[in-house]
Formats: sequence, C-alpha cells, structure tokens
Amino acid sequence: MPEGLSERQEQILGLMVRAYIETGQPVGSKTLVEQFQLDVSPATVRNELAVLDELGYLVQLHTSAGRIPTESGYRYFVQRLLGEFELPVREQQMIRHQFHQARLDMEQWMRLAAAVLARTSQGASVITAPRPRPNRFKHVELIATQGRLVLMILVLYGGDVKQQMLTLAEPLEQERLSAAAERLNRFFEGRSAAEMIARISQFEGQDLEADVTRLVADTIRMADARDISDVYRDGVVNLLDDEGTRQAVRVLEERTLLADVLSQVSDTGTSGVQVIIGGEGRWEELKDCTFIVSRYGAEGDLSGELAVLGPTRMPYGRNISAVRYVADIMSSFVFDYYVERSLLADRGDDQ
Amino acid sequence: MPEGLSERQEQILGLMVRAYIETGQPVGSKTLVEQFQLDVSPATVRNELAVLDELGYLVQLHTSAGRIPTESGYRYFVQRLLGEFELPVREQQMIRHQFHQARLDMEQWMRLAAAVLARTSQGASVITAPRPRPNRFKHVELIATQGRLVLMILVLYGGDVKQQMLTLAEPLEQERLSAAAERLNRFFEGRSAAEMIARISQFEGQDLEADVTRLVADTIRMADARDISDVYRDGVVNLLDDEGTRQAVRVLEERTLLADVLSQVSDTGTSGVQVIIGGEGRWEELKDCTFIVSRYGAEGDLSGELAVLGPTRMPYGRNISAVRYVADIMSSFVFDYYVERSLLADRGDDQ
DNA sequence: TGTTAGCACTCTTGCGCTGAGAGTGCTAAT
DNA sequence: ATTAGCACTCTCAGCGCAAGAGTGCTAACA
Repeated sequence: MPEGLSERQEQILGLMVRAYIETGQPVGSKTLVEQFQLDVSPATVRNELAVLDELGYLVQLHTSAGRIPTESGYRYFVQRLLGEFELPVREQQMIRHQFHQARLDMEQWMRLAAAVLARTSQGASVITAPRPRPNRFKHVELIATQGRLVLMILVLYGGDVKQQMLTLAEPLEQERLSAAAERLNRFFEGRSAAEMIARISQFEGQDLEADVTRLVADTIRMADARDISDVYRDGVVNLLDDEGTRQAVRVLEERTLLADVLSQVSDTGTSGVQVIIGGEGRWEELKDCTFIVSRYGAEGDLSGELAVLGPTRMPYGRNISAVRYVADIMSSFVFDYYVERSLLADRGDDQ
Repeated sequence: MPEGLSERQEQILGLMVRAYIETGQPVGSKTLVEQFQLDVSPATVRNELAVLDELGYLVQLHTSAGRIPTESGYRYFVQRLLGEFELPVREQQMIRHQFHQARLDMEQWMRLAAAVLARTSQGASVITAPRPRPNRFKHVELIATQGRLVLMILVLYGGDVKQQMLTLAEPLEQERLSAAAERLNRFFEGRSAAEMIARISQFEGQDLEADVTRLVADTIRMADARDISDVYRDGVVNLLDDEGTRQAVRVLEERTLLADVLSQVSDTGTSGVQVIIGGEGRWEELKDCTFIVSRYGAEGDLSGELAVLGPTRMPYGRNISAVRYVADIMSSFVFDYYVERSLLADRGDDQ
C-alpha cells in the first residue's frame, strides 16, 4: 500500500483526528479552516479530504456530514503524527504522589495502578500480576499413528509436556515427519510462542512445518494464558457511557478472552507500549475500542501486563504516556519486590 | 401503615407483577383479565388497580398506559405472594453437574459459583471469599481531651485497637464519659456491629451513648469491610442491556461500596437469603436493581457472601432459589475445605 | 353494596411532511 | 495549484394527525 501522504495531507489528517477526538462531532472543511486558521480555503481542504477519504483514513457517515477518522486514520495518527508525548508534570506528580503514600504489598500496588490508570485515562484499566517468563519451546516429536493422524509431543523448558493430535491433508511417512520435527527443533529451540510465529515465514511453502509451528505456538500460548490468574480491573463504569465500548466489557470480564488478547499483544517482542485500535480485525468485541497495553516488570523474568481500554475516540497522547508512566513505576516495584523476595526466600512463610 | 389487602387485591397484585416481569410492558386491566381468564370484568379490576395504585404498590408511567409495580409492589410480592419456590430439578442437576466436574481449590470454586449464578440468573453475580467471623466488640474507653473533643479507644476481640476522635455537642466531664463507656462495655461485650445497631434502641434518649454506639459500630464495620479482599464477579455484561441497572456496575466495581452493601445486608443476623429491592432508599446506585444476597460457609466462623444483582424486573423465584442452592453447595465446600485445612495445619506449607 | 357496561377523555406512539442547516462535489475562473 | 460559487444531498428537529391503549367516571344491574 502506497504511503505517499503529502505534508499538507498529513497536517490535515492530524487536525481532523485531533478535532474529532476533542469534539466528538464529524468535522467539515469549513470548521477545520476556521478552527485552526489555515491559510488555504475550505475548497482546497475539501480536495485533500476527498483524497484522505479515498485512501481510507476518513469516512463520512452520510453525504452531507463532516468526516470522522477510520481505524486506519487513527493508526496513521498514532504511528506517525502523534510524536512523543509527555504526561504533564502535574499529572506525573499526582500519580507519583498516590504511589508514594504508603508501603504496600504487590496486590495493593496492582489495585492502585488499576485505579490510577482508570482515573487518568477516563477509561477502563486492567493489570495482571507479574508472573514468570513465557513458556519456551524445547523439543517436539511427531509420531505417525494411522492414516493422516499424527501425534505431536511437545516438550517445554521447565519440563512441561503437552500432547496434541493433528490431522494431515494426506498421510506422510514417519521419516518425513521426523525430518520436519528435527528441522523445527533446530530452528526454534528456546523460543517463545510469539517468536515462533514471527519467524514462521522461514517455512514458506513447507506446509507441514508451518502447520506444526502454528499448532506448537498455539499450545504454548494456551499454557501461557493459563497462568493469568490475578487480574485487577478498574473503571469499567467508564465504558458504559459509550455505545461502542459496551461490548468490550466482555473482554475484560472473560479471562480467556482477555488472556488471548494480552498474550497475542504483549508478547511480540517489541518492548514498550502497544496500541491496538479497533481490534485490528481480530477481535470483534474490540471494534470501536482502543487497547493500550504495556508489559511491566523484569522483562522475560517476572512480568505482567497493564492496559487501558477506552473508545477509539480517546486522548491518545495522554493515555499512552500514562500507561508508559505507570508501567515504569510498577516495573520498579516488581524489581524491589523480586529482590526482597529473593533475599527472604530461605526464611520460610509465616502464617 | 395498614396492610389490609383483600385476597382479590393480593391476587391481582401478584398477577400484575408476574405479567410485568414476563413481558416488560405496562399491564392494563383488560390484558390482565384476558391473559389469566379472571371471572370478573376489566372494570372491577380497574377499581382494584386504582386502590393498589393509591397504596403505592403500582404506578402508571402516564395516564393512558397500564401500570407497573413499584418497589413496594415488588417487596410485597416477594415477601408475601411468592411463596417457596424450588429451582427446577433440571436446573439443579445442571448446577450440580458443573460443580462435580473436578476437584478444585477454593479460588476455582468461587469462580465457578460466580459463573453459574451469572448464567442461571441472567444477571451479574458476586462472591466474596470466606473469611473469619466479623469483629466483635470488647471494650471502649472515652477520654476527654479539651473542649468538646473526645478520644475514643476501641478494643476488639482478637486484639485490634482502633482510635477515633469524636466531637460532642457540648463539653462533658470525664466522669460522665467514663460512665457511658462503662455502660457500653457492660451492654455490648462480645457483640458484632450489626448486633449493636440492632440493640441501639436501648439508649433511647441517651444521646451520648447512642452516638458512641453508632461510631463504634461504624468503626467495627470498617474493620470488617477491609477484610473483603477476594471478590469474584461474573455476568457484569448482563447488566448493560438494561438502562436502569447500568450504574449498578459501580457497586460491583468499587470494593468500598460493595463492602458497605454486603456488610450491612448480610450481617443482620437473619440467616438465609435476603432480597434488597431498589436499594431500599439507602443506595442510590441500586435504584431499579435487585440484590439477592446470602451468606455461605460456617456461620460466624468462616463465611462469605454470595449475591446476584439484576434489574428489579427479574424472575424472583428462580433467582432466589438459585442463590440459596449455590450458597448451600458452597457451604459444604467451605466445610470440607476448613476441615481439610485444620487437619493439615501442622504439616506446614509446601512451595 | 359490589359489579358491570358504556363512554368520553387523555396520553403515547408512529408516520409523513417540511424547512433549516451543514457539508459536499463539481465547474469555471484566477 | 488554488479558489469562489453553486447546485445537490442528506440529516434533523418540529409539527400535525390518526390510531391505539387504558383509564376514570357514571349509570344501570344483581
């Protein structure tokens, strides 16, 4: 897809998004020119709007109305036009202040983090307890049974063993299966589910290997997801005002759904904050919603996810930096907590 | 308030409530007669409806519409007309089946209970972890400081000590304060917050004693409420369809609010299921909602609360018996769990 | 006296119409 | 390339109107 937006088009798209986020009303050419005192005429803006419309960044709800950003529009905005945004110092202080109030345990930290995020974002928030690194692939064995049925035995680092059956398109000999397993073992040793999927293109054209990789990754993901036990939410009420965000409550409520979203999102290797706009086509429930997620904690060692969920029409700069800020704070707590626990480990439990 | 409803009036009220619960539409005299094949004319029914309207059990949304039950109407219905309702055997089996699937730990039991309740009630559910008995009053001391300011020191069974300041209407001597404290100590020793409030009429006319009693009870309640740590919810989505129940989500979300409702409700000494209709004037958020609560567990020893929250217009018989049924099941688990823990207590913890 | 039939009255609801307003797309001029 | 002008489209709020539902009242009836 050609990305050639002129500077002026980018400017206009940016202003459209900002204006719409602020007012919630469809924005027209005239409004835009007046509001931001552009030194071009509404007609010129109209032409550009038509282009942006055609490129799929804007839509009209009906012919005689202004335009509003599409999901792609928001994405372009967030990725290229938003720039770095720092939470106002005032807000930072407020947040830090709340965290500094008392010496708390991990559970209370999390509850507090959820509360703070919900308040500053005007949306809902979720936070999962820090937990050990995601499961990693160690070894796979493929065993022909009869016909097109194959038994897959998957061994994970840490010693877990999973079994799965898979059905092939056509029967294959054990030799071919073993070769495939061998190849996977060599290639994926020590990888997480997300890393495997990221590298799946390696097996372009080799259907068996690709299929098995996907199955393995899914199985690992399920094992990962099961570990999400403690989840704290807050601000769910904030989702109720908005018609579009209502069904997003399902995602927060059903732990399997939430685990699914979180695991697919936060584990892509990219560190830092990620923004999922409109469910990216993968989650119907997140249509009209934006999900801002970040990992926190000791990367790969003991880490959890932390997210804000709100309508697509939300203050992105503010919320993204809020998530980042709180994630940083929580990370340092995890570190403290972790260190402390390690030191106390041989003391045993009271109670 | 005179309660003299004639038998026919009761019958009509009952049918009104049932019909409205079923259809959700205001019910008129004609519909009522036709639907239930009454052997009186619509005009007669109209007269009775007018009476019920005047007594506050029914309202009209507008002149030319049928009537719907008021909160009082629902209450009358639940208390006197509903009778004992048993969950259909089919449902009982389904519920039991789900609980018998696997051997789980307490956390999973609770999660399951919440899920089951949400599903069968079509509403939201909450369940709190079983916890030790409510705090009990041991001793109070009132110490004059200066002017109208008095320091209250409250000692609870179990050793907790709480301090509170209170401001009197007029200064009093230490002697008078000590006498009051003495009286309270004699009278309330070993009582829970709810029991104290229930007996407060004892101090009719003795403002100081009554005031202190209230303060003490509140302080104890706060201590009780703080113990609500583990809360499981489910079915919150079910509240979103209904306009009136939306704000009830706040109650489920804010633990302080929830703790408040639960503690005031479930601790009144009455065992069994309690039905709070329309917030009973005490909780604005529960307007248009009904909260069905029950304690479960070993009464006074290790017990939690379990509730269904839905619109006022809900299937009462069904939901009440569902709550009772699940509460019974959970009680037996608590017993098992408790016994098991006691037996293992001296073994120490693994992990 | 309690019950019933009849009837006028009230109020909501849905429908169709209309005019105002906003914003667009196109064309021709700069 | 930009702009002014203009016809066009579509929503939305307001209005009136007729249908429908349900009531309250009165007078007749058992």
